[in-house]
Amino acid sequence: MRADAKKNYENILEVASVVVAKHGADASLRDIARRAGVGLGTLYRHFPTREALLEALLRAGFDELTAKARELETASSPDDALVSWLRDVIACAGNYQGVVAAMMAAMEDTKSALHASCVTMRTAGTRLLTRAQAEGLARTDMDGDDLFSLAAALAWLGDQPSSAPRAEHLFSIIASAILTNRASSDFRAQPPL
Amino acid sequence: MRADAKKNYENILEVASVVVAKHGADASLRDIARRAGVGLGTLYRHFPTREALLEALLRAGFDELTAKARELETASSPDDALVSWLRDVIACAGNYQGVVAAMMAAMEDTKSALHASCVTMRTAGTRLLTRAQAEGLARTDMDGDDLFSLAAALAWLGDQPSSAPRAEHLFSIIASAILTNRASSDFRAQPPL
DNA sequence: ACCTGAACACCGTTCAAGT
DNA sequence: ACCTGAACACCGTTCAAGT
Repeated sequence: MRADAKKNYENILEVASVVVAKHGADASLRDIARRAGVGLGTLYRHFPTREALLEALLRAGFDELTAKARELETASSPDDALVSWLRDVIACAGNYQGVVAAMMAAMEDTKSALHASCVTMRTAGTRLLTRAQAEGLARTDMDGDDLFSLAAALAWLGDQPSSAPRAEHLFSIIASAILTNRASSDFRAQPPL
Repeated sequence: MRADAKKNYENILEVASVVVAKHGADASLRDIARRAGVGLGTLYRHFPTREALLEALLRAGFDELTAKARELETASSPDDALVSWLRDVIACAGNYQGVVAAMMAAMEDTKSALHASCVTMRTAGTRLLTRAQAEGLARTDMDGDDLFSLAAALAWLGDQPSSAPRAEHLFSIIASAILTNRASSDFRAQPPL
């Protein structure tokens, strides 16, 4: 990649991060190009689709989540690992409002730039779920797809102004449905002293 | 209302029902006006905001749900009533994809044309929840807002192609978190023979 | 009273023309 | 190789002009 092209690429990404954080995943691409000081065609050259841009924005977070899943698989008890990872996935998707809808759409669209990342995410979650199920710590009538859907639903609730303030509580309710033999209060972000 | 105005009103509503059912709550208002054979200003006159149009589309279903809640309060056991009503609320919101996001936004916006309907809905749900809680059939660490949020999340999952096929199962998972002392299999749409 | 549609300020997407 | 921005076909919203 030529030096000027690389600079444009990184500039667009940086501006997009700010704009998408403020206006959500449906932010105007024109606006991003304008603020980045590049032509609209340049944005499209580097990011042929909106999903490609979102994927670039989310990549770092996704990589972290994948690493964290691997780490948790050996470092924590199966149920703590699952809950902790789930919370992080939801927090990651919550960085940019509206992105969770794009992720759900990408699950069904093999050609989406977000598809691979989402499948990787689901696979990592499935492993943590299976491990918890094997030890009788998670309900056995659900699979990785269900887990991914529930995580997405919680991320979506975090995007909605009317439910965002209760996001933690809603998380604990759903977590208590996934995990077995655990009190709902076990899933609070700050555990009681 | 003049006869011609009334005819326009009803015509718009009928066309909107078809278009919104097919293209979701973000369907083009221009398109609806065009198909209804009226000027764009006429649509805006009758429905000053998109929410006003959605409210008109949903009113019948909302009224049914309110009536059903009242009926269930005397006709069914508290837990069956709650689960049955919840399923109907979700089905109602699922008639037009994307409408659940508008409903969530309306909860926070007193001036929204959907606000009153949503509050009514939440109140009806709260009564059914409280009744179940009083008999020890529903978890006591949640309120009507939580119930509304969980119902909205399930409706949203029903809108997503990747989770829609598992909507029933996801419903049973969340229902099992709300109700106490009930097996998840109790919440299937078609009970086992 | 009610209706119409042009006008305005925006989009996403493509692509010929430039360097 | 890469960039630009005009061009096209759409939006939502408003409002002067018509009947």
